[in-house]
Amino acid sequence: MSGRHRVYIPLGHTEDILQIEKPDVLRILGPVLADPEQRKVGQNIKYDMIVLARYGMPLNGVVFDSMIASYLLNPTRRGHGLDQIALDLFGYKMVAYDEVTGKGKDQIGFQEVPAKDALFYAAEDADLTFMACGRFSELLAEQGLSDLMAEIEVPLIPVLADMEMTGFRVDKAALARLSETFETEMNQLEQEIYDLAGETFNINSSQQLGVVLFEKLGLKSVKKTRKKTGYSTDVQVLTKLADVHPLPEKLLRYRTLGKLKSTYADALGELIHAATGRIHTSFNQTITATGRLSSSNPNLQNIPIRKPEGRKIRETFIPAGECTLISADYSQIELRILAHCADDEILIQAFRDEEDIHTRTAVEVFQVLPGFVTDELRSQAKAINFGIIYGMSAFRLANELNISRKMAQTYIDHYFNRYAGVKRFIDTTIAQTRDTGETFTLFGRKRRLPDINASNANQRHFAERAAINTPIQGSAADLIKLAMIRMAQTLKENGMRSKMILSVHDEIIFDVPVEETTGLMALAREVMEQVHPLKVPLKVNFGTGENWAQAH
DNA sequence: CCCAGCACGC
DNA sequence: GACGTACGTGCTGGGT
Repeated sequence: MSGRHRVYIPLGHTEDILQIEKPDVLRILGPVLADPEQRKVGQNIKYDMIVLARYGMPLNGVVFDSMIASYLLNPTRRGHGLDQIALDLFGYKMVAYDEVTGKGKDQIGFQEVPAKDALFYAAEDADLTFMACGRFSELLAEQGLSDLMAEIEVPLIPVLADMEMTGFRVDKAALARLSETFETEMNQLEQEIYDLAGETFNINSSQQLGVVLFEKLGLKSVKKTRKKTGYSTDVQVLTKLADVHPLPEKLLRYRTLGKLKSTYADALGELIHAATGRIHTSFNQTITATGRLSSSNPNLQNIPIRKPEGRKIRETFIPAGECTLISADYSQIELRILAHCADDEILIQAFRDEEDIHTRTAVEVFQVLPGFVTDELRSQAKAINFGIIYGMSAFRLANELNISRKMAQTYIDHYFNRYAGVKRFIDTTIAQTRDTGETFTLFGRKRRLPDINASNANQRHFAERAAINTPIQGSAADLIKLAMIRMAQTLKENGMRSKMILSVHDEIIFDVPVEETTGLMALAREVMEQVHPLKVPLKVNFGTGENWAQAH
């Protein structure tokens, strides 16, 4: 195919027209789509891969995706739809899907659309996708993003498609039992809450709750909500109020259970595929500002783990028959990346010596010998390490640790005295971002931060934090994406039946036939730890179990 | 249908 | 004197 001839092959139209039959699609198009030598480009081509796979048609030879290109060029913009892209690149206004099918009650399926309208819509779609890919390819090259695209983002597409199609087995009956347990306790709490409040109201309405707590019961309002609506009733506020009244504690418990029931127990149960007993999330490759993946419908990256009741949800995620779950998570990947990027002597040595990094920070910041680092000191040091990654201020740290602002500033001063490389990294990164308006990851992923020179201090400070956090979080994302690509390849080469089923930012979950357990862990350790050697070693921790809570 | 408030994860 | 931790998804309530 050359020039601007785009072809629409009608298939499955209800209209009585000459069209191709499904077996012919498989016979004629199947080999072309499967041939890795015949290069394909697309817009959100992971979607096409999954649709084609449903009909037994593998899609190989994918070399470019305009949606991902648009994202790499501008990771913070809201959407990367073809209509937006066409308008941006060519000033071309595409026909909207619902202009072809109608909308609302009168909407028809695409099969019912008259063939000539379908032709225009589909051919326009192919045409603009092809044009966009051509133009984006040039723009990526100009911006130094071609390698990131070719080496990471494009090879990741089929890996994610496979993970989505494989899915994660979930015990539906166990989820239903959990939902009932939560509901029973919520009903009990509901009565106790009404009794304590002296009236019935909608407990889920923070607005009504605010009136009860702060007007009727006369508790002291600690914090306002950000917009107009009034009293904050969030977990910090309720925890404070729990000292002076029995109601807030009941409300906190009610909130916890309500969250678990509605967001997890009930919603996940609805999304279990009846035929397979598995949940199939969508991995979004073009959403986050930093290069991380996101997960939706359902989001499997925020399944509870911290509290015991929440872990019960995680326990319903189980392996396929005759399999075990293996979790492989990078230990302290962001701090290791910080050590590498900052070229910080102490941080690098600590990781090379396999020290406990938070204990080491406690030693440096609080100036005590390692044997004198209490749990409390270690936990404070951990908060400081997190704060560094997020660009936290002395004020925020003081709040976090419940100490004075002055003391917090002292800790921060000590930190930067000892970790001089980190200090230098933060200063030079912000300075460079001021000059170029951009901040970069290890693999050249970039984020534009024009607000770094804003006159509004809030905007400017936000950009400064992003200038620091994005290289760290984004480089971690680069590394785990590359590890996922290599793992998929490794599993294939070794003829393994183990499946990679999920990634949660610094962690990869595998569904593994029991006899492959040892082999899988050895391969994953090698691939993940050696994915891209840094000045510090990368370390992976493994967990195995008959549910996701155990494996973690 | 959208926003606000809230809460779950890393 | 105010404001002050990165990145997400999704629930319910409440107003349009």
